Amino acid sequence: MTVTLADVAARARVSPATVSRVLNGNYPVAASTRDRVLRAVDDLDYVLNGPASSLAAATSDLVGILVNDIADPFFGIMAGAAQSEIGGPGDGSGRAGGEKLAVVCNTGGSPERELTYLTLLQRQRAAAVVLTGGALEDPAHQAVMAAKLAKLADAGTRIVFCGRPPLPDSDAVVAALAFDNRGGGRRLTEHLLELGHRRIGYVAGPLERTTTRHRLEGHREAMKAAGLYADEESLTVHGPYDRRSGYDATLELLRRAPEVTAVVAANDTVALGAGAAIREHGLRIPEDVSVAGFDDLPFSVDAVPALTTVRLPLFEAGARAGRLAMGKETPPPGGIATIEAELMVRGSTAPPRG
Amino acid sequence: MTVTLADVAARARVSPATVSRVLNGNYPVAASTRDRVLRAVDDLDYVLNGPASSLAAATSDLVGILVNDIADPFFGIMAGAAQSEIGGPGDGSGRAGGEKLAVVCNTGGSPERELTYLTLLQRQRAAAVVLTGGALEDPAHQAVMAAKLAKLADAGTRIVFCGRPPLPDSDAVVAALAFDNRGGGRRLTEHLLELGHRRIGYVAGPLERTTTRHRLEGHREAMKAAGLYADEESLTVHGPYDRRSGYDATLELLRRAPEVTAVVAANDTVALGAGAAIREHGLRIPEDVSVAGFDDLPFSVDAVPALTTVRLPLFEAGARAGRLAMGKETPPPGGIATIEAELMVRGSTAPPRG
DNA sequence: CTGTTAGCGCATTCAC
DNA sequence: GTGAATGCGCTAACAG
Repeated sequence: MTVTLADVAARARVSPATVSRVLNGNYPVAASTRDRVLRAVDDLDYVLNGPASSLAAATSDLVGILVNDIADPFFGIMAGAAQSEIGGPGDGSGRAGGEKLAVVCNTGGSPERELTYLTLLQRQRAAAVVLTGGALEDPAHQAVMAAKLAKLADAGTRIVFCGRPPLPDSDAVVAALAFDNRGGGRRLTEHLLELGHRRIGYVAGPLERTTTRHRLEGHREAMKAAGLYADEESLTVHGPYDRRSGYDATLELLRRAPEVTAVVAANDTVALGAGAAIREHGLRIPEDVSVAGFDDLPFSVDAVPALTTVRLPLFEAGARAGRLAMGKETPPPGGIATIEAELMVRGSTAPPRG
Repeated sequence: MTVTLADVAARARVSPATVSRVLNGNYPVAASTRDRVLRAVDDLDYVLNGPASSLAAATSDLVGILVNDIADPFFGIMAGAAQSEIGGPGDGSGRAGGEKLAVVCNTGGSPERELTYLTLLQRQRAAAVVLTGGALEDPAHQAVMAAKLAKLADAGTRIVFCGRPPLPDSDAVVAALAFDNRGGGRRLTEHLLELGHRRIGYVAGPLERTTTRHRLEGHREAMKAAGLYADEESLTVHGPYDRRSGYDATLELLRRAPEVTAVVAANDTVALGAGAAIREHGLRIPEDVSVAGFDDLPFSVDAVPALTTVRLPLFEAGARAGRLAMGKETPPPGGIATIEAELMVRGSTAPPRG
């Protein structure tokens, strides 16, 4: 049947405890003994029983990374970076030593699934959890989340936010890395204003997300500073963070306000759909309408024309979140760090016609 | 401290065994007793101890989904679809009943990490494992993989391949869903030949991957059938499946064979880079050079001009793999199914100049 | 440095 | 339909 630690001990002529010690490597063991044990492990093709180990030690090597949409490179890049810091390099043998099992969980943006995953991870006694992406604004859900996270933290799970605003009054979270969505949104719109645009359409993300609100607030700050805040509502259309939504919303926007000379999209993916809608409408980019995105995903530089956008250091942020989750890096002061967003001016924006 | 099943039992004035039975729901329990237990669970905020449960039952609710590159939507779409079938809808309470914990693991295309993840999953006594994406051609690695998968299967883990060719002589795998990369590649090149192209460059993926080889073989089949197999080698450049590689390889290709009138890319992401290189070279698409991709990722239809490519039903395949992993769907005859690839002709391909 | 002893929290036989 | 007892495989004190 399945070979256990006792079998290995018998074959190596040592006690089970000794085998456990060499396997976990956190205790002095004589080199010769260790070799004997490792040989026995190889001979018997022994694989540690994770559940038994977790039960006895009251900890597990599971680390969860929650993302809103795994098909979106925005999350994929962060998750991959985090995972690479957590998983460790491996020893190339496939034997798997003290590695953590870094796994990503796709919530699909659903608050229920987010909670379910947290419960599942709590059940597994996860060592750490990284939550990526903006949060939902709903106070009820936020309260439930805060309670759940507090319980996880109580049980010893390290919580890290990545690209997510900090929870108010909570010490459950080891560190929160928040993107400067507001500042990025402001600088982007300032750029368009400098080019001479005055009627700027905004294809926003879902209403109830912090990311959506912060980017939009940055945009409106810039508009307001330029004395242009009359038609905020009619020039804003909300929708999901996907290509299709960008397309539909832009069509709606062009119908509603044909005079716009620029369209700012909630993110690069939405901008892609926006661009398609604009072209199908018979307008040229950027001659007739400028287009801008957010995130600077890899494909954005290859768009035609190349997309003006706001660069978020997704990989770096994800990696840092991974290190924080592992305790390999000391948290920022107050547990909160703001990650800068950099304006990338490219071919899709230009002065308005006329 | 942490509340256990015994605490719940005490509060509900029943035995631990009864609590276990209502929680697992696979045993008759009186309705009134069940209510009492569930109330106690809620009152105490009890969360099952996963490791203990897994140890006692010798099974776990963990399901692993292995992907080569989590930042690539190709994998993200499949993984998300699989996860949605496995994770179940949740009951909206965040309480997490009989749900599986579907998690995706990013191998980064590294065979070592692939093995490490399999070992980690084996250690956790995973209920199922879904392996996505092409395999490595290296016979040594294939042998190790086969052995590892056999061991997993022995331990009761269900193995499913998604977008990966079946393992020869192995009954460890419940089902293998393989994409028709060869057929898709052939039809794509046939399309270019019909347009009148004769000198076709090929920006291929990494040499050692089955996906790369199959797509390339399809291309060469078509070329051969047209009597055009003279310069196969000089017209083929290999590189990773990413944007940068497509850019670099295409520049190399244009240097090596300036007379090409069409470039076929290993996939859509590579095609994006190829297109950038072609334009920077001062050539127009498709007037001077036609470009084609593979996969039909969401952004491909929004490329300018829209990308001719081969559509792979990634979502459907991922979902099916998820169902197979859960035993919700009966495996195809022989455990092997080929998934068709559909040619999508769009604006990036046209007859050659002159 | 190594062996012995006790549980970790739950699922599962059996009885009743 | 319910309770009592046993052991899953391992780690963590203790000794020595």
